[in-house]
Amino acid sequence: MTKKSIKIATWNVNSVGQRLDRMLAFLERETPDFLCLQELKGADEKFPMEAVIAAGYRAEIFGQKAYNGVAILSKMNPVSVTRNFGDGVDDAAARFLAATYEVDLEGKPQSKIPLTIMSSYIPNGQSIGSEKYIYKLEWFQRLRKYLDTHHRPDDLVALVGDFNVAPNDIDVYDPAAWRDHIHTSIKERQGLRQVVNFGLVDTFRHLYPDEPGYSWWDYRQMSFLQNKGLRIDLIYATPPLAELCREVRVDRNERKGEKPSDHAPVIASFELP
DNA sequence: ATGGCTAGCCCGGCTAGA
Repeated sequence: MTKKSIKIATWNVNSVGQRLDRMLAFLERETPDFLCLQELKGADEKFPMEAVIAAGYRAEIFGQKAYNGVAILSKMNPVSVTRNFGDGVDDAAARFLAATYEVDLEGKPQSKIPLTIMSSYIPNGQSIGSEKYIYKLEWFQRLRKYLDTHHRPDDLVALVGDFNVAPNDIDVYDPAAWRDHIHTSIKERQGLRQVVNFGLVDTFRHLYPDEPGYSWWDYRQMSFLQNKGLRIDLIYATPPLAELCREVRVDRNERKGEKPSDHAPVIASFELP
């Protein structure tokens, strides 16, 4: 299909079943070209595929009973789909889904360009030094290796999702209170940086150097009302894609009202040449 | 400092999230 612009959204829905009405309204309101979901919290058969299809979308899904689970919704058909890293590590957690689509560039009808979308749910890590923390750090290394193995920095790649790391102190509402805390620790930030050093641009931070851009607020303590948030839901793009990015916004309204996820969607818009 | 909300699982009190 020939398009002038592409909209990519990411949203940790904290159970796709609990968030179905919100998600369908979001699709209708925003009509993203790609909506990457994290924390489906259900096996594949629990995914609301019929409702998604009725909304005019198709979904590549990677579910898991009770925990994790990622998906990519789009109106386009992918030419290839990958679940997990395929790196031989014994890890059944459904946290990584990549799909490659072919996009026609405006004015060049013969040239179909592959665009890869990756929906990622980075491990939480629980607490510094825990087994889950080690797993989280290893997961970053595996993600970097996956990128090195399958892609080049001059490919069109969007790596999006819930990274469970606030990259810098500006991404944290109270950096002093969060110092050396899970989500801000030096090793986590180094792990994320190793992934970014593949050749990725943090599209939000690139466009808005000084805005907090929080995307998650704790359900407890009325954190959202006090704007006690973290920016952990990120849209990374390789340089040739990032240079097309015109806007990134956090849909804070999705954190309001009845039964919100604790994460708000993040939406990036790209203008094709 | 701790627990504070929410969701899944399977039916009440765990685990997990961030």
